[in-house]
Amino acid sequence: MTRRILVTSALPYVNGHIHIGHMVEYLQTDIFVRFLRMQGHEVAYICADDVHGTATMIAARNRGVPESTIISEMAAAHQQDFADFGIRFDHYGSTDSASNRESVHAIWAALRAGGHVVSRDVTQLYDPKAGTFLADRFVKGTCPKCGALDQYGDSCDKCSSTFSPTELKDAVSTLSGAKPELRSATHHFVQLEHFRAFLEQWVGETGHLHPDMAKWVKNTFLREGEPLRDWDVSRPAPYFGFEIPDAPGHFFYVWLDAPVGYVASTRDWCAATGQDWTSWWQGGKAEIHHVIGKDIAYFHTLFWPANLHAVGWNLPTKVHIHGFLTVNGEKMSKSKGTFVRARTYLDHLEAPWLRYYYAAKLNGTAEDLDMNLTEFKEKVDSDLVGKVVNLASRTARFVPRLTDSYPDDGGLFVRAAADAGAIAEAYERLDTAAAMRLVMAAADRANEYVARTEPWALKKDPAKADELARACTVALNLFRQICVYLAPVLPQVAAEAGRLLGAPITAWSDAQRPVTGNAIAAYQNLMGRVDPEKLQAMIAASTIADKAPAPVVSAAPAEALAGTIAFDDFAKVDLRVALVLAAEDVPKAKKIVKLRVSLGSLGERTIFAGIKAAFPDVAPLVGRKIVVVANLAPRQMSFGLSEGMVIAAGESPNAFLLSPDNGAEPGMRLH
RNA sequence: CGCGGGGUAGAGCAGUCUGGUAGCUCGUCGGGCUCAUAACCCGAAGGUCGGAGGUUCAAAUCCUUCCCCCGCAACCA
Repeated sequence: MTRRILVTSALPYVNGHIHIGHMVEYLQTDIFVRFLRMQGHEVAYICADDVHGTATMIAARNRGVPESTIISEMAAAHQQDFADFGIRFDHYGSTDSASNRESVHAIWAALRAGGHVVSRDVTQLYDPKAGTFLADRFVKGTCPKCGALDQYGDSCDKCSSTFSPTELKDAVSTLSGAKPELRSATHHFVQLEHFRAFLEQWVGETGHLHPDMAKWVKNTFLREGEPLRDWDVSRPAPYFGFEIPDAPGHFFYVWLDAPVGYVASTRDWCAATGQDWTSWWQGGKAEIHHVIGKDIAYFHTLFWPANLHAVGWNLPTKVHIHGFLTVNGEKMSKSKGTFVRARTYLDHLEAPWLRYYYAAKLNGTAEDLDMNLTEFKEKVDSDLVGKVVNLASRTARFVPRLTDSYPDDGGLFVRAAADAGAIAEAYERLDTAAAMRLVMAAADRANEYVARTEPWALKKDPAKADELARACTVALNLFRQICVYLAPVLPQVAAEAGRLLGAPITAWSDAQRPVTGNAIAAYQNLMGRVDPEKLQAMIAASTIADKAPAPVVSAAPAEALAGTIAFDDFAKVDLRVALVLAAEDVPKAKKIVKLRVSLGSLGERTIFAGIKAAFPDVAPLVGRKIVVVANLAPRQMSFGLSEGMVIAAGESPNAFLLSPDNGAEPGMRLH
């Protein structure tokens, strides 16, 4: 029976690169999707970048670029990383899309209409310099319980006590360095308790969640006698996101619109392929499978089903929850070099190795998964190379073609064909570890067969040519059968196995029928072993030293030192921080650029600066904070009056503008 | 008793629901083979299944209790 199945991975956040921890999820999902496709089902694999929120807004502000720049850069990087690991999405969108806005509005309208929204004032820390409210992780200070320095938000990682961010001592905004103050603003809340009966039923129904996770949700959030807390879904401006239609100046919290991205990305895909998106999300028989990490389990088991229920769209058929990745038994660490980006991995190692290694470890539960680098090498070398690939490598060169009928193999092919159901069942519940165990057992039996029949001995006796052909036909068919089962994990190996025997692997059922009579193509090396030096190189490339490297001093001769001056002489020069408001080219001038700068409360100035050689394109200057001499006598130039001087190091064309650290404001004087 | 997960040979795991003489892979040791990417095959050593108690003819598996490890997530992407 053909099923229609929509599968999603969690939407990666735009503020960082993909690392090998992320890959646990995307590889797991890709394997699941490829397996379902081989079963003949109609499958859509949908994903997108999650782009809204304070972090994006701040990153854009710090770089002086619009959010869209950051979004498009990171979207390209993310998708390239995924593609190079062999992950094939049907559609990869963005949560900052028209379709997402529409979908969010529909859900919001339903929540409003159902009377599930309530508004009240919330007092929280506010950064007066950055002009924004501060989430916990943007506040740092001293733990009020144990005095540990540099603690984030609402908990201390030294004494593990929890507290309110307002209790933090000497709190500082990580955005601007400013001292946060308390401010209150109106927030909008979804009254989750209204959905309690529905959620209890949905969580209680078998199949939606792994029993362990269902138990956790029940005991953690749906405890009797404790109402579900209202969910704060709005943020006051400024905030990068969708403005709430009936509450101007307020924006949807990123976690309200992020999961809706699953729907929006489906809509965009359907629009591009001429499908009706409602056939996936409204009515009909499509299944919806979300693959997520345990950190975002509650978003997907409480808020998201509640929203879908409110708007009347299809609920998830199943939420598959995996654990976190540890490396060598510890959390990934930048200083230990175990915080490995996807790109860094690809620079040193082969993608199929990681696909197999994760598949061999993942068992469909939310247990953490440890990537032990020694074990990584052992598993890839002995399982993939020693057992599977070796099977073809040791038999494919003896004979030119397969026998016309499949020989007696003592029941080996039938035995492995009978495992198809058990292996499929394991894939279906994302217990790829169990699937790999069954496959490797088949590979062991096949290698024993080769050892028993000794094709290398048969080859020496011309009278035994038929026997040799039969032995190789059996071995190569057992190899191909194994490759069918491994195809979701290792599509390239399966493709190569198909080429070798002239019978492409496309369907799960290919494991049921031996191939006979075909010519055997020239054998090509299918996969190499893990080079420990490259493994080390990957770790080295990922290691960020605890201390900054020793500064290197240029040997180039510097400008001669000027004569000594008294402090009073220095004090005559008034240097100020200035924000570049506008920059334009002066066509008539060879060296001059026209700047309009703000000195804060001191007003605006026009300055003609001789930096054209360093900035042939003036656009990057806009939004930068620079340093100017503010009390220099104005100078009339042929292009206009210059009311100050920009400070730069070096001489044009090698002029380098000076920028203050974060937190400096226009108008501040340099002392 | 906060919640969830876990503790089975040197390492990683299966077996626990449905009780019946402890199994797989890697590693180690010995042997074989020499087709293959130092591969593959055979054999051996190595575990009182975290501790204690209980039920039973029989417990890794069921019950009680204790100990240890990992995570913890609703103003945080």
